[in-house]
Amino acid sequence: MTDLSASRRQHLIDAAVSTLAEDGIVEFTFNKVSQRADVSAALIVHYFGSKDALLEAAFRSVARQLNTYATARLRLAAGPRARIEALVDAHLGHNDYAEETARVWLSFWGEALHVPQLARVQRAHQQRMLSNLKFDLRQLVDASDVQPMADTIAAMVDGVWLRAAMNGGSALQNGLARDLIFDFIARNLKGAPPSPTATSFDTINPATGQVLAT
Amino acid sequence: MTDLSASRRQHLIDAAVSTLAEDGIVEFTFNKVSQRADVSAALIVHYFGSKDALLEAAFRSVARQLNTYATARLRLAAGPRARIEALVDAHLGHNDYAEETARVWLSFWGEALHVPQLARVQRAHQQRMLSNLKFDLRQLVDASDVQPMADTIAAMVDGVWLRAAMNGGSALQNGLARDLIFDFIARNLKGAPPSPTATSFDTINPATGQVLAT
DNA sequence: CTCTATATTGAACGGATATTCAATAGCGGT
DNA sequence: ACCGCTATTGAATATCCGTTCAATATAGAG
Repeated sequence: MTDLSASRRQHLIDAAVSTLAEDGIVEFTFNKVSQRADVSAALIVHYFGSKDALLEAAFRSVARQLNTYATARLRLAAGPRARIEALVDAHLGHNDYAEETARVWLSFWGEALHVPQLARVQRAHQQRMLSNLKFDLRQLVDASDVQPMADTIAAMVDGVWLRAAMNGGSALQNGLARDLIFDFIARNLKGAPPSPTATSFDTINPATGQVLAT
Repeated sequence: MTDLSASRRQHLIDAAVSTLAEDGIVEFTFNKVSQRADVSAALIVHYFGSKDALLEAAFRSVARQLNTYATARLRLAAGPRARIEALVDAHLGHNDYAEETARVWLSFWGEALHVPQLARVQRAHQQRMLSNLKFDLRQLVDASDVQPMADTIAAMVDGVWLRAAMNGGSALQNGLARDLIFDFIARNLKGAPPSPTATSFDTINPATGQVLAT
């Protein structure tokens, strides 16, 4: 695999990602990708062997790109709180390709349920995110809270991202969800009193709607 | 459209939904659906006219089913807080078909980005959910908070749901995300002091990790 | 029974798809 | 100039897809 072939491969992968974002997984076809890359369909087979292999390579490329971005932001952050903030911000996509990435990711999510090769990539990416979150959470919250909090934060990030894809990126602009995540962490810091639960939510004064002070 | 034809249509729709959940949108084909329904492929065309129409009918069926379930739970709830709780619980899928529904919904999400007919159904469903949330939120929080809070709650519900589909339903069992949503509402009740934001989160004492008292 | 409408099917068609293959072109090394 | 290797392609192939259509079965209306 020469230097030239590596850059050629990346060129084809980029065309595959664009096709996925624009046309979706159902119309993800050799003709579409090869037209966009200005090559013949046979060339893609020559480089990747099969359509599934191309799809997996495209998936890996997007995941790696996302991870590179997050890692770069992690390096700039000092302390566990700043690192979690960096992780969340990186995944909420304050970059130019956020919307395309979200659309592609949605395609992958749907198909990873049925293609084991894609499922493995998705699981690895999710584990890396969870592992990063847990590393810093361990320094902030009680040990028993680390795992469920990491799961919850990751779920919230995905939810915001999903809606951004569906609604054209507008959801990313209001930072309420971002603030919510950081609130969530702040209220569960080590040694902090338990936050009001759904049960106590039910018992507040219905007339004034006032929360009971802790 | 006789009674018999209506039940026949529903039978075909059910087969379509099962196929979607098991094989995914890429392998969603007349052959697969007709085999599962024990009819010929031509019959599906006779009833629905085209593959896209069948897909749309399946989408509508799942959305209607979900809405029926949520509505039933809404009727049992007294007061705005209980109604929001019922809405969230209904969508977090405490029914037997939750996992299949989540998988099907994920297929729809991916394809709705590229098929306008599906996008309309998805948007209508989302609007109904937001409208329900906002109706009750108006009685609980300040007017300016209603819209963003409804958006955020809906995003959180979708995120939990998405992860349930990816991880095989296990995420639905821990109720942390559910509690988080209700905490979130409780802390933003009318007249309550503003909750600590991400900014104030940055200014807390780094040594102790203690949140500043408001 | 007869007529008509509906339900249902198998076969056929045209087009698209992923993949294979033989062939050409170019280029670096010797 | 020759060789070997890679890049690249157009055409061929077999398969599968959505859809059409003519034909048959069925059942209810008159």
